[in-house]
Amino acid sequence: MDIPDLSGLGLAEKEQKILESAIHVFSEKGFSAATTSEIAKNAGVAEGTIFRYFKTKKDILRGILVQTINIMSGKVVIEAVEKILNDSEGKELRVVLKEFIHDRIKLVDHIFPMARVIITEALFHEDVREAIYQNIIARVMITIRRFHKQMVERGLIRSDIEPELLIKTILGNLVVLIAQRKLFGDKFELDDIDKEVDKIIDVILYGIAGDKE
Amino acid sequence: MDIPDLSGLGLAEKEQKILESAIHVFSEKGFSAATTSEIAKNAGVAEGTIFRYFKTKKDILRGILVQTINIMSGKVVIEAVEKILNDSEGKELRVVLKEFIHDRIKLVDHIFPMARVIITEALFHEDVREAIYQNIIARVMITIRRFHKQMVERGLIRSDIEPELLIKTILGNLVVLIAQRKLFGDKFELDDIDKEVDKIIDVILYGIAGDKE
Amino acid sequence: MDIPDLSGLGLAEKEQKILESAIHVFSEKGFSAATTSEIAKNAGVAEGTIFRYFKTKKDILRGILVQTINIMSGKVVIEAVEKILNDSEGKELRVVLKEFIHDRIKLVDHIFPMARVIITEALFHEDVREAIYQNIIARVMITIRRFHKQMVERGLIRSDIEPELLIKTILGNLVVLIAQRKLFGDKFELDDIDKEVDKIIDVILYGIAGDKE
Amino acid sequence: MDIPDLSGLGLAEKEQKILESAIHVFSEKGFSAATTSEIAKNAGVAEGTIFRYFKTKKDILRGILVQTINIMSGKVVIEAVEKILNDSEGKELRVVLKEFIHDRIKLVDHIFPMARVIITEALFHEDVREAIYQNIIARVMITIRRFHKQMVERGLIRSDIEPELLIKTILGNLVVLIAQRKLFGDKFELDDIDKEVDKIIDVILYGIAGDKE
DNA sequence: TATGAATGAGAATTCATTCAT
DNA sequence: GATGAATGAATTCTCATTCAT
Repeated sequence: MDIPDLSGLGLAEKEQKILESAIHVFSEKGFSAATTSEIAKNAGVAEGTIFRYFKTKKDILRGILVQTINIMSGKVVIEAVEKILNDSEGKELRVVLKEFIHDRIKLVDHIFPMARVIITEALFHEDVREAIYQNIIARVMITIRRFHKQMVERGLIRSDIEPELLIKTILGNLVVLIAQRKLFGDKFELDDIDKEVDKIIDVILYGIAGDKE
Repeated sequence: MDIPDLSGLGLAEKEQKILESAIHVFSEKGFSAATTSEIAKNAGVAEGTIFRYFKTKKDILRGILVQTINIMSGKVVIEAVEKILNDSEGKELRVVLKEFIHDRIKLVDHIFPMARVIITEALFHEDVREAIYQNIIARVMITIRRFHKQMVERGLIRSDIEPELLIKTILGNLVVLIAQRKLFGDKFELDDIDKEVDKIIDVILYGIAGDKE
Repeated sequence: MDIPDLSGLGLAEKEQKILESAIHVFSEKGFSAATTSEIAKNAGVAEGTIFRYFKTKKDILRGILVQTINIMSGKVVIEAVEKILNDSEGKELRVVLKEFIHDRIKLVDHIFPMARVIITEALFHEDVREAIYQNIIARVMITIRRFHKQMVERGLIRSDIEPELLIKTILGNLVVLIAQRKLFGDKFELDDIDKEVDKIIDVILYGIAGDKE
Repeated sequence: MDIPDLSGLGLAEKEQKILESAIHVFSEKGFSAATTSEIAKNAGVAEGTIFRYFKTKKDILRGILVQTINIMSGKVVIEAVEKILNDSEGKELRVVLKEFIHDRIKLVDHIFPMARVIITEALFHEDVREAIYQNIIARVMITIRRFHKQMVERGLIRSDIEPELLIKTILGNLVVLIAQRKLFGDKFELDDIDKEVDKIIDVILYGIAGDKE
């Protein structure tokens, strides 16, 4: 489970190593159960060094949140969503969705250690949820709305589907797919991921109703 | 955020109070950040009393998992799912789904404190995931398959939708709906929950595709 | 390792059971490491019952000491020593010693659990040593002195050997023999105990010196 | 009651202080009754510091055993025994024994605090006995056998006395002498120790038998 | 009298944080 | 800047003792 690359963010070398190590350790054990000693060992620095860069253990977590939000909302999230949106001009919705979902799966594979930490903290702390909302959700929504508008205008999405409903449906299916892969990967012999995604897109597009419904 | 009622499970009075308190405290802070001292204070017992009923702090968590799985997989989950399945005989799929989703929302509202603890632990511990899978997922799947078969036979569900895909779609949409209500409830002025559910069911049934797709 | 019989000492039935259990548990783990809970369980009484008979845990120990001293100094020690002394009238010293040592070995086998507790406490507490001295050593010395006098008069013991030296030599050899059997029994293939005792008596009587010394 | 010097064993300064303090406190109260808090106070370190050097309280005890066995079996025991053996070439047995016993008394005076801890643990734990046997008894026996052989060849020891019997007799008399001095020192106005030793050696060499036996 | 649930003082242990080197 | 030994407050856990039934 690889750790996202934090280089090129203007961090001191040791600071970066500490953050990477912290993501790893927090992700293995959760914030409270992780120890600064283990983070230090893992980062190859002395325990005291951690406290040169981060006043408290909690600050390390805050550092991770900041980095994660930078990465997710910055380069990765917005850019990627925009790219797919902009590339979507002439394409079928099915194709756009497929690219989007595969791209998101790759992203989550990449940031899963971070994500696990964030999810846990978000479950317990309002301020983390607030940060996620302000920095990620709200900004992504802007892009999504433009995408939604374009698709509706091209008649590819039903006009009575609101942008919120659109993202919720896609997100919902995505979440379950990822949870299944990441948490219960050994329980289900998944078809190859490609087929799996195709099936989900089919349901997103046309629903489950039979002809008698 | 109310604590599920543990009475009638054959627990000693203090044991029940401790478990309820533990659910509350774990749910507020997570397992590691919670202290036995706080659990005791909250339960109105001496700290030592906790350890008469639970050998270690970890055992309290295990106790909660056991109770939760009892409650969820026992009475609540299986029974409820079966009830809806059995009641579904002549009904439209839309109506069955609506009852099902409302019922699940009510359930989650009820057990959210517990659920939050379980989710966190499941994210970090394989054995918790295993317990969830064996006691809940695997058992619910049996019921779902029967439901799926019935619906397909009546032509209410497309015959090319597998049971796994069915549950994943419903679950995915449900998860996002609940997360939105529970975690970002202040961000979205939700239409009343009834309309919200209707919209989701509409998407589940017919998808998002416009007539040009 | 059997527990000495405390019946016929005018103790209440439960009190006796508690003492017997305490000897067993103290002997297995030492006083501090033993718990009243285990003593109670082992005695087949409730934990609270212990404190009806003994104000504190320490009092149980004191009870054991008292019983032990009663048993050892009372019936067992004095009587036995006197018996051997009185029976010694016409006998060879070798025979008297043999009876005495065998009898002591049997006694220690019998009271080893108690003895282990006493030794430990004696190592650490002056008052226990004092009790041992007053109740056992000092009283036994009286008998020994009579025995010594008789033996010296009969010319069976060198006249320049003082009673203290006599008892110390016998006791020293006895202690090592018993320690070897009880603590390192698996290390030495002992000849049968009878031969072992004969050899020791031989050394006690005639020493180790060769003819050149 | 002085604590053996642990310097020059390559221990960190605090580690040494903790061990010395632990020997002192264990020796005063026994292992279970001693508290890490008292050990820390006595060593002049914070309680937490103890656990930087020893994972658990039990490890401190193990540390003491290791040091004791190092000291006893290493420099002190083996060397001393060998020295006396090698110096015994032309000497009378009486003189060799006298040197040996005086040397052992000095040793025990030195390590009595440690010895008390070890004896207590040995009474209750097979593994401690095993360590004592392997590291001390078994090794000393090798030297003793050579000594025995030499003495028998020179006709200073009866040829029918086996080495085991030799060491047991000497040890037995030594143990009682030391116990008397250390535990009941106030009870007996000892002749000066020198005379006391002479008497014991006399008995070891020639026994107690009078001319009529 | 006997019980055993409940207590709470105190024990071992952990770990974030400090600071002299 | 970097280190890591030292700290001590906080935490989990134990257990002798009490007391209502």
